[in-house]
Amino acid sequence: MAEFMTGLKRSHYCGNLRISDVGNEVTVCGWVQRCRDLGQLIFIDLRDRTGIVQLAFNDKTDKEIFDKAFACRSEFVLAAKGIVAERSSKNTDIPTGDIEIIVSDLRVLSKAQTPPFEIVDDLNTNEELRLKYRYLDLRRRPLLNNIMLRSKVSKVARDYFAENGFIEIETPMMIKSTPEGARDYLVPSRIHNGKFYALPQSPQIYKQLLMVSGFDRYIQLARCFRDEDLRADRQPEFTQIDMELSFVDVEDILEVNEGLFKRLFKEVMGKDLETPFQRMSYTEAMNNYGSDKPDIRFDMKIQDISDLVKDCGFGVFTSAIENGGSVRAIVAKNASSVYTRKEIDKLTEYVRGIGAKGLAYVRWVDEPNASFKKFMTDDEMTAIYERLGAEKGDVILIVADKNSTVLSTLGALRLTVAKRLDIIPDEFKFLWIVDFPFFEYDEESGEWLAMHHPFTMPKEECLQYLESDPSKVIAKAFDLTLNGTELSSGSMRITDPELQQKMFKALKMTDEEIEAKFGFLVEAYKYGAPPHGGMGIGLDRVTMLLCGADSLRDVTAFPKVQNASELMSACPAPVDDESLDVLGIRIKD
RNA sequence: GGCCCGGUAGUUCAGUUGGUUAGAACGCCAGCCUGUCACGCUGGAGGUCGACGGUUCGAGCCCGUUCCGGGUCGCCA
Repeated sequence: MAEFMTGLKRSHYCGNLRISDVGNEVTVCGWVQRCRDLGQLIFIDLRDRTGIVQLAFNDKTDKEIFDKAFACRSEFVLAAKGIVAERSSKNTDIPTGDIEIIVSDLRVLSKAQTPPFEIVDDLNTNEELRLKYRYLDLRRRPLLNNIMLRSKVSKVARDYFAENGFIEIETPMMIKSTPEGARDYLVPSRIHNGKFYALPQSPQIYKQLLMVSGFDRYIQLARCFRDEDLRADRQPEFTQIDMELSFVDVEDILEVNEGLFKRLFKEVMGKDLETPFQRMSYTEAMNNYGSDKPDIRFDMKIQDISDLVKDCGFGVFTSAIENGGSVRAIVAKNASSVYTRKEIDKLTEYVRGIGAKGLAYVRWVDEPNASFKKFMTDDEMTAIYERLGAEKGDVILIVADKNSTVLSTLGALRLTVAKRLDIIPDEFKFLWIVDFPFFEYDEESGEWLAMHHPFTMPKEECLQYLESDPSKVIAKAFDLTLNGTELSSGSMRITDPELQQKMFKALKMTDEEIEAKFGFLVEAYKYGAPPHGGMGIGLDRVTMLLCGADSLRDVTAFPKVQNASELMSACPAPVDDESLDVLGIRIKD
């Protein structure tokens, strides 16, 4: 039978006791990390979220307490009262290593079964098992630290925005489904049989309406939901630091957020962050790095060599160019020893897997050795080496195809190669990506689609091309990236009902569609809407990068796994027929 | 939906060409031990080799299917 805390009250956290506490009577509570039984002497390491303190028991002083300590096992929950004493032999490995508690009252508040894995910091256990017993895994220091750091990020964000005149407002979790972009999670309605709410993918429309209401500066730590497949950096539910500002333009939003990150780094990491952050246009990012979220901690830019090879004898190159594509390359400096013929073959296989037809290369050990040498003249090869700045020891990787394939392939290769060569410095490089194109050409349908949501404001000077040449329209949209991860996405919004109508038309939406999906927003903008814009920062991703974690699972208390289920509670789960009946839902076999 | 990787005591792993009773370390249990701190010493328990089917005299190992987990492409306005 478990004991109670009656008469005891925690006076200190375990990890906070120091030599200055010696002689004081304290009460600590926590979990048994480890017992060391020396016969007539027992030591118990007691752990709480702050750390570990040693409890000492001697069978000469109090037999009853000693026997209780003898029966303790890992993960038992204890409360212990006693005098803090200096240790005769100190442990320099832990902050409380100078002292121990000579226990005069011990309560076993809860016994514990042997856990399925040891609660130790440097655990090397199958993640599946850890996720099934997530509450135990969260006892471990690395995970605990991540979750506490996350809490700090939230707090700093709230403080910062409050001090800068932002108002925190909650928007609904049950909203109307507007199935564009990501798939919605649907919530059936009992009262309205056959009708559904959706969980928000973001508070987008509501925060814009709050601007119409005049709240002027809005902030919310908003839960968002997307029913799409997971990745290490993508969970189906996630949290955004969501904001919207009135009477501003792009620059103002960037500035406010640079201030936030400066503050975050100072308070959470103790680091000074330089602002303003570097800015790069979308086109520049794509052309140089083959990505709209380039990792700029290392160089290895993509370079165009189409003009040098357009008349060469290698059909793969010339036909790519003739078909409107290009031939581009990256140079991996001093990589010829790592990238043997065999390793390059693996890269070739890799690029085939992501859409390229193949990979041409030059491996320069003593002499440059090009896979396509026999099609080229010496002059042509020399020109390529000069253009690329390639030298002995380097490996050149070349892709020829239509532009989008060339760039995305080399962009992916650039990252793979840099990781393999271990040339990415351990630092934080923020980068704003600006001047996104408004439309994206969809090759399948042959239509221009909105790259962003349809409320994104085009640059004023581009409005004239809206109908004549969509490719020329630049959006007032921007992303914030950090070390190759997209942290945030934002834009200025359209507030002019006439322009909004034109945008809907440009996106081929019918009046009925517009009315059904966004009628209330269009209506609202007729009653006086201030110019406004905003963005949402992925709180989970920010925390992940600050923690140096590889997966969002490591910064989320109860994450979902790849198939979007949660292993601990085994959800999602079927519901009984009665529940379905009430909702008027029948499951298809 | 496609591709790649993984699944053997509680945990992490080993397991030779398919061949006797599937091993080790840690953990767990018991005993001994007065200054440990990854305490030490002695002994012990613990296995549906993810599941199902096939090949074989014989399968942890070979083949097929399937389940679970990870990565990735598609997808993520």
